[in-house]
Amino acid sequence: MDFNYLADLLFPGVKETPEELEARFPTRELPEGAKVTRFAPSPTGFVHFGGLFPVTVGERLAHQSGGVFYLRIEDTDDKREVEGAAEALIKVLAHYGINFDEGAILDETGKISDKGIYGPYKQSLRGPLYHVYAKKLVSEGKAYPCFTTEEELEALNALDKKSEIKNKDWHEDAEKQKEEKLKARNFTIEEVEENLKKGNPFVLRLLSDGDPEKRTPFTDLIKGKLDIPENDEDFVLLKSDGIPTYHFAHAVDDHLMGTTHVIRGEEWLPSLAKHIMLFRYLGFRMPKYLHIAQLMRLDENGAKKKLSKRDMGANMDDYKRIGYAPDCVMEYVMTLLNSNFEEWHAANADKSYLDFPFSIKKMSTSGCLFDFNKLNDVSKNVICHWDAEKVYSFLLEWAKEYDPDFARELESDKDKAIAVLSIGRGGKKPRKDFAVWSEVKGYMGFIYDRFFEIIDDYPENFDKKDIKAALCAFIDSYDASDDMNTWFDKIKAISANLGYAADMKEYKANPDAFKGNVADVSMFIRVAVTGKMNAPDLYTVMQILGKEKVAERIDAMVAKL
RNA sequence: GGCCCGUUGGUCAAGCGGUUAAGACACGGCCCUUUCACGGCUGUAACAUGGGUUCGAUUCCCGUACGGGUCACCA
Repeated sequence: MDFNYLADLLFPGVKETPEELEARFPTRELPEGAKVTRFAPSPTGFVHFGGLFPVTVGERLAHQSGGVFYLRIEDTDDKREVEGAAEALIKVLAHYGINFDEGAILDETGKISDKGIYGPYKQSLRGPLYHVYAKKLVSEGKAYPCFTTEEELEALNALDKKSEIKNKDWHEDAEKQKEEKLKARNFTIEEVEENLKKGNPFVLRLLSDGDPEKRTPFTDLIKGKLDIPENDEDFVLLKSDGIPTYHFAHAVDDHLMGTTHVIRGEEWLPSLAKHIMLFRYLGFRMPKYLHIAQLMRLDENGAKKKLSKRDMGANMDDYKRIGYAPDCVMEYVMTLLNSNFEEWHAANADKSYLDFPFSIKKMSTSGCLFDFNKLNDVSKNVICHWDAEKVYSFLLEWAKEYDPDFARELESDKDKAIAVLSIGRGGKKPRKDFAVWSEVKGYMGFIYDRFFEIIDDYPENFDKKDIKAALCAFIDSYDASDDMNTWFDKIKAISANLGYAADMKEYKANPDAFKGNVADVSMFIRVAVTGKMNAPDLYTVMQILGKEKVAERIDAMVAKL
């Protein structure tokens, strides 16, 4: 068969040669060892937590090596495309500090445009490029048109591909389909011309010369040495609308764009054989591959499942709403990505995770479970090293969006907010009171009258008369200019007068001799002033509130008892 | 069902032929402490399983089980 003739028949409009294309996409001039990575999402929805893994790896690998990190939009399936998803994705990633050197970016008007010379960076705009290589493959007898329609193939298939049916019918149906597809290999030029004349659509399939009995050794940078069975499927290169499938676009784009390291989820491992074959047919050098294990979650029955978009913790908006600072999320991602990150960070508490020497070797081969406990712990550890000013600004930004009432109070008296947020901050052993911004109101909201509530349900074992007496005595003697020791000595004196132990050791030695102890008396006061059993340092809180406010609250409590 | 990947405490994980099998989170106890938070000490808890190879296997090989993935004109 005259394949050149066939190629012209199929792609009459393609005049450019692969060589000319190669010249338009020159080899990148980068320093030795520089990695070129990309994030290549399909704009089908929001970014989810699992997606942050490959992104972060790609970003770190590129930027740590002085390479290039670019964004390519894989919008080759308009059926699944979601309006505005690509724009939203770029914004979300930017929120987490992930920025691209090249590729699809947002311009001033919020629209997507290209940056860089290897574009277009939207696959839907690269049609002619793919066709050049498609034509080449046809002319070499490595690809052929298939006029069997989707419907015809589906008719052979009794199974719903998307369901989870597992039985032997699977096998039989798959065999039938395969046979039908193989029939398409046998065609004549005349048949093609006739089909074309009728305007029948076709897909372009790869003519596989593979034998699954044979194996190709392959090294994945994460999984290690693999033995891949050769691909024997005549898979689709171009869909009937002329748009490439993922596989074909992957080979062409990553070659032309000079990707050195392909980072993707391990769900791609089974199609690796296809890609190996495609790169060989095309004469492209293969990039290195990193297949990252899937992030998992626990289902109702305690079984591990892939973390999917529906799950809590999947949608990145959840993190923003709950009030996780971007850096906290990124640090958690790093702890999951590189097992030695935590250790490094403990030794370099003041440094950014961007200073951490990220290593492919330290990446796990198996999928891990998402753990909120750990995230919270990481988050607390990050925030506790921030100064109050920084905490305030992040908190305020969050509150403006999700808790406007709280935001108003925070803004009304910034100094007061900073003063409270400063309690126990700084030094070697800072307080770790909150992991997320949505917790903060519960922690310090009581300093604002608006969120302060009188709670008078003291534990039953205390006499209300004692509580009242303690409160009255305290406010009578309270002097805001007292230092902390004087202040506490006064409480001790009040305790002793009421028959409560002023000294804890004394109390512990003989608890029956007292009605209670100074801790209990402190609690009486704390509850009256803060409305909480637990609060940050009471002395400091009173300093911030001022004598007038303290007296007002204590009086209110006394009146209520 | 075929093919692919994986399996060390509840979770994340060190380990790369000989270890009392680290550490972190979570959980329990104790200490410190006017509460909380922090901090210190401490405890419970693990190499899926059966065969090999070896003087010796958590580590290497094979099988089994379990989990996950994939088998589209979706990525």
